[in-house]
Amino acid sequence: MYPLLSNHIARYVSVDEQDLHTFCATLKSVKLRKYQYLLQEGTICRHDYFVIKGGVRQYEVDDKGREKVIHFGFEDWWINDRYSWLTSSPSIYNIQALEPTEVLQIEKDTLEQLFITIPRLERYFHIVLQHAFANWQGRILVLQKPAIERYAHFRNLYGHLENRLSQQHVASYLGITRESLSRLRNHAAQPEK
Amino acid sequence: MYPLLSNHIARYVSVDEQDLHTFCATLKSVKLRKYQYLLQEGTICRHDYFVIKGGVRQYEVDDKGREKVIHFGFEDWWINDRYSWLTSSPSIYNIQALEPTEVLQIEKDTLEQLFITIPRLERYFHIVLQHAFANWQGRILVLQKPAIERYAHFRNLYGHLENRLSQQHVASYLGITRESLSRLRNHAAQPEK
DNA sequence: AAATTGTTGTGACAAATATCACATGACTAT
DNA sequence: ATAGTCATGTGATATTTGTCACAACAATTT
Repeated sequence: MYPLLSNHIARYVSVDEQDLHTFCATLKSVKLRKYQYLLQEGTICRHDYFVIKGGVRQYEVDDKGREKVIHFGFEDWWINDRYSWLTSSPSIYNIQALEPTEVLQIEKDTLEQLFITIPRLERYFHIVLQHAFANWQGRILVLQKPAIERYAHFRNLYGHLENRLSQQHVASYLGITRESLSRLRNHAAQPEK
Repeated sequence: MYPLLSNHIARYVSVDEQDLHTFCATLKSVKLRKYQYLLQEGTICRHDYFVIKGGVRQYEVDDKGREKVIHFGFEDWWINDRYSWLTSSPSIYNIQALEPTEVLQIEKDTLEQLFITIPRLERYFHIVLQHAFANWQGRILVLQKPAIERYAHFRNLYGHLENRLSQQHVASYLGITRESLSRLRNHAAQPEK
């Protein structure tokens, strides 16, 4: 049942067949067409989502109507708005499918109930969050460097996803405009000087 | 024993006297003079640190010798390099005391042993990490905005710490130079136009 | 195929921020 | 008190990145 997720769990902890089954039984599969939303701003984020197939982007729309992409989610990634989830306050983010996408969702309260009876499950989520945290810690550092280095870093980590993303979205993720990214890509090729 | 930490724990979970005692017995208090290090680059980060008194900054020194502050730690904060901790690889960060500082440190292996016998303890660390994660998620967004908004956001969250920090460190945390921060502070006062 | 829509490239110019140089002021340690 | 160090303010200028306008191209729909 849900081999992608089961493997992901097995990568970090060992859980009984039994407990794994209990956990999987609480998951709900959700399918999205391109451009549909997993989360819309103003909504409280009550679920954590595991992407099985496809991809999503998480972004804020600022006061000037510009979209700021802060994160992507592809196969094997958990994604949600942790602040809204923690505080039950309306999210400022949208999480939108970039392509036909399937995710497994679990509700916060359900998950926390499970943690009590299956501590190994909390171990798993804790480890996953630690990895995510380490990633974000790295991103803070990268965002303090010039755009060209940010792009190089992005390609190192996510180069394999580049053909599934539009340049606009990559640019926004890097914190620059699409025009700047376009120039960066073309000038980096022939530094002509 | 360690009232600041005990209160912090009680804020999120309820733990037996007994278990709390077991946990506290594994902690070691470390005192630092100003400028001493909790972690130096090249070292593996094997501990998590809880600041009891004083403050520290976490920063990287880039190839041009410039310091990039990515995080602070003051009373009531856990701090470490999560990437180095997770992967047992040498850290690229330094964590340095900004003033006379006292922290409680716990070793990774010890902590993970305790998680097995005291699942509530893992609950606590998991929750603390979720809050930290939510914070960092927010920081990514802020780092995509103009410097003046980043500074405003910083003052909202950490205004009460501003007199304990040098402007250089604040500037670096915001991802700008000390000169730019200085101008920002002075121009924001009288927008003269 | 034509029309529509969305994405990307590029030029001219503007704005934000960095760099460098130096002055001032604050703090520390003799 | 006197150096000596360190943090901060400020001007002149350079660099990076954004903004706006428009063209080229691709994908999608009719």
